[in-house]
Amino acid sequence: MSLRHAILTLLETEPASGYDIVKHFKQSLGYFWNAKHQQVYQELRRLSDEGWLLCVEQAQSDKPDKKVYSISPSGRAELKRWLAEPAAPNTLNDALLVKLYAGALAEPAELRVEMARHRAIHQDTLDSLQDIEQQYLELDPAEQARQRLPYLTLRRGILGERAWLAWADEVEAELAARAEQLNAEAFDK
Amino acid sequence: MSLRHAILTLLETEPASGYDIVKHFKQSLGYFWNAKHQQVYQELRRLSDEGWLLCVEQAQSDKPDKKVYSISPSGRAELKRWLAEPAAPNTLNDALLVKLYAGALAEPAELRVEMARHRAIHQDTLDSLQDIEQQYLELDPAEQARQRLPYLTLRRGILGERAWLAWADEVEAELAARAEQLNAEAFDK
DNA sequence: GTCGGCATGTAAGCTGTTACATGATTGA
DNA sequence: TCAATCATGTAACAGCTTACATGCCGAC
Repeated sequence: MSLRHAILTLLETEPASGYDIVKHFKQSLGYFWNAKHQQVYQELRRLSDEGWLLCVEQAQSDKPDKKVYSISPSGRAELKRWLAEPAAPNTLNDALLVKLYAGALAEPAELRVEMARHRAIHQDTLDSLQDIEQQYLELDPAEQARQRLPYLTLRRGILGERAWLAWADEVEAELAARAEQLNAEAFDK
Repeated sequence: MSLRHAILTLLETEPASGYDIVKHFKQSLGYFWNAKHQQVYQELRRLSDEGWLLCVEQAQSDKPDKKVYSISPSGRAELKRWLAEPAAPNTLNDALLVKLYAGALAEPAELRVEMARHRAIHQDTLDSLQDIEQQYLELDPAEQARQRLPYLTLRRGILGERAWLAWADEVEAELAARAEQLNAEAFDK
């Protein structure tokens, strides 16, 4: 379980509310960690109970009050302990690949629609990651050096999405070829 | 939940025991679906209860008896129904990227060891996927055409692992540069 | 004789999702 | 007035992992 450590990592950079953390996961950090607000709020409670976080309630006049969490010394110690542990490599369960594998049973047109839908999502993700990269590249060299490690995680997202899109090209070429074959067969009759 | 549909997909190709299915997940199909034996056996039970699978107990003289499952007509219908549904794109939670992001807090050498460990695993995966690809490419064209869709899922694995390794090159270059800088600083004193 | 492969399960616990719940403010 | 953003939570359930459990066969 590393949601707690992902949260500690975020709070190590700067204090934040649960809402802020969820926003980070939804936006820039979504390519390496995802969590819904329900899970984040529960985890924040538990991390506080264990003394790894400090919590300050902050009243706001124009917006609802919020709880701003920051990492405590024992939280930072826990994060360091965890960093020294080896991480298990990621395993993936990819429903789209199952569908493609079983694709002979599906309507050919359905597969193409589904691929196009996923392509659009991946393209959007890539675009927004590249926007973030552009911002990074416009920083002065000292600041770039400071943010080099987070930047490398961004690179993972960019290279990963490009590879996905290159794969989609192969798949779509094959599905197009199949569609043409079906057309030709229909024409023969 | 698509473990059940991943199992239906496998059984659509040929009947298999729980043990066989787990072996498939561990070997060739591991790059798109993973499940432990405990989960698979439970799911097989449930799929049988719903009438989507047929089960034949098969006695063996030299090995323990086994239960061979095959997909039923209603199972195939369910698989088709599911194939027509849109799939949610995969979200990933990658502990290694969290560690890299928080890497400023870690011992630099630890990060390099961890990256090397993961690189070795990804290289092994790539090697074995490429072996499977080689076998596919040696099939006669008609058989290749029949297995084209499963082959495309294999391509996903190959392109994905290559992208991972290309990313690892970037990361390791940066970590090596950091190590040298630390060395130089130590030398200055 | 012990280690790995074959073969199947139960039970407890943790992680993550879905559904339900509330309520203020701001912009179209 | 309707939707979106800010802000936080509870409860039930589904999915997955870990621990425990058994037993035969063949090879070294």
